Amino acid sequence: MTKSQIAQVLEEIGTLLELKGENPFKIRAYANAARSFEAWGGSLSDLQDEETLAKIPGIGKAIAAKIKELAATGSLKYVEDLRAEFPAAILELFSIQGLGAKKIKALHDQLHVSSVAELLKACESGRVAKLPGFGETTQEKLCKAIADRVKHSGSFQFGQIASEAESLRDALAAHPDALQVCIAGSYRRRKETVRDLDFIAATKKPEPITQMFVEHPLVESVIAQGPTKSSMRLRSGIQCDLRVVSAEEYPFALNYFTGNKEHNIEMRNRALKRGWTLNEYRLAPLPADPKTPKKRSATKIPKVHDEAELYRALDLDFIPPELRENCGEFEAAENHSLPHLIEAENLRGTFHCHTTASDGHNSLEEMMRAAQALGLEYLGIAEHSRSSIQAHGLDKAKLRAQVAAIRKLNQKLDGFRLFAGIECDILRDGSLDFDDDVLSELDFVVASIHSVFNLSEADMTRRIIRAIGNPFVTILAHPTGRLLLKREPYVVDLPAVLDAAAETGTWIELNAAPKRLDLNWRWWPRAKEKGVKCVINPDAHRAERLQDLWFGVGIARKGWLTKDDVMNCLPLGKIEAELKRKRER
DNA sequence: GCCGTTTTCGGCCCGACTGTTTTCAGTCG
Repeated sequence: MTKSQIAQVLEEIGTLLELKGENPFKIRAYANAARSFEAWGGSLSDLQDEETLAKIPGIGKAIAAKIKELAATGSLKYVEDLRAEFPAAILELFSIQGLGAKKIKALHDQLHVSSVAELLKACESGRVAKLPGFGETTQEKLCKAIADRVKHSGSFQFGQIASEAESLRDALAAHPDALQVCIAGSYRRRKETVRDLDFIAATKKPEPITQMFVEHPLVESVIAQGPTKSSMRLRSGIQCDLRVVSAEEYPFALNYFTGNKEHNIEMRNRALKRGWTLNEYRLAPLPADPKTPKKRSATKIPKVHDEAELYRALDLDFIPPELRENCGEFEAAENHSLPHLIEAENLRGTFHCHTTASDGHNSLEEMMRAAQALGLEYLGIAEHSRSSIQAHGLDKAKLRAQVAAIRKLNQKLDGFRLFAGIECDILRDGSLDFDDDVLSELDFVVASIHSVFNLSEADMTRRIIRAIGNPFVTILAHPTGRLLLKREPYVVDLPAVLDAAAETGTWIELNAAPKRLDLNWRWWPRAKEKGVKCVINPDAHRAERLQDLWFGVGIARKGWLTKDDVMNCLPLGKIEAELKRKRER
């Protein structure tokens, strides 16, 4: 069982306990454990050790034992018993907006509703409206929610919604009453997928700015609208919330709606330890509580005008939004050891781009000009190799023709350089699609897997390690093959691959295409620790997609990387030397 | 069920909005 599957089971236990009407704190404990376990960086071999498991925050003896049982046997008696108490389809009711455990339980107990289909029937016959706590409006809303369920249940790739999000932000910022505007939430944290957009606006006049927003042409429908908070559904299907606050409240709201839940809890706890209470509006003294008088503190509350001052008030360095996942950022901010994260301007070039020679849409010259327009100093072309027939992979002769074209172009260039490479398929057994004598004619080689995804973990790991053992391989591309929201990563022992990359000096790609963002940000701190270098590549198949590099930088920042960790932050002279050095190892 | 520099019991983040109530419960983030 994979980590995320185990986390899913823990999540499900929480949901089932909720349906049973169990102690809410017990329910929360399972939800916390699920999230915490999924974020945990340990390896699968640790799963048999309950002591190690119990050291994960939010996981104690009881849940550690359950994880161990799941990992060892692939099943868990506790959850089987819970499932047996309810019809299987009842869980799908949680995907209906407006339905939570309490209402689902009422529907189940009183109307015997245990699936979305049955709920629809019950609504249509008018029985739902007659239940206590329900009414005509609720019944109508449920009908609509069922109809919208398919369209609205999803997450969105960051790159899918980025331009829509930015144009809404621009519209808000342009409003004459807007003092400050930001998109907070997982968008600001640069998560690879987002479920909604959280806009925060500071203003003295909430009403006109809210009104303008709910009437924006990108908005399909208004879910809720109040004086400080409104929720909309955009035409693309994503939900977005607008919070309107005063200028004084803005840094607190921005912070509250940016951090993930665990980050925010830690912020609040740090405030509590200082005798303050922190919410989305302010830092305030703890209210008098006769039971715990000692909690009161005489410490004066510092003035906070921006987020940096809020962190300083809690004795922390400013934590960049991308790191606010409660993955060690508090410790580092306390010790002044937060990394100086990479910025988009640090990139000096990139590798792994395609042209019309294989499956790209622009010519070599067009790709080159686009790279120059972005201010880059070099661009590496890496077409598909002959085995990728679906992508018009190049044979030896076509590859040599392209290399010659690149060499010729380079003679005319000043201050910019094209590098000739290949995106060479890693075959089933870990051998490469071209012989060494062909690879040796190139400036660099990107090795990647495009077929046979269903090997066992051991075979897949052996396959990749063998491939990057070839000294001509410069870069391992999209190391897990995932397609966000579409295809799961193939199973591979990543720690072993990272060890091999460190050993051979192979760079690991951070593929910046929004559908991939692979290697996953959660692995980069581990890679860095092992001394593995990153290279951010757009895998661009059109000139304008070179700008996907921006998404890659966001993910690199989430992975705690600095410009020193990323090879394509090196200037032209140095990257040439590094490319040579790699193949001479 | 988890957690602990106030610690092994008694807490556990909390505010906004909606729809149902007639002062609040449920849901959501």
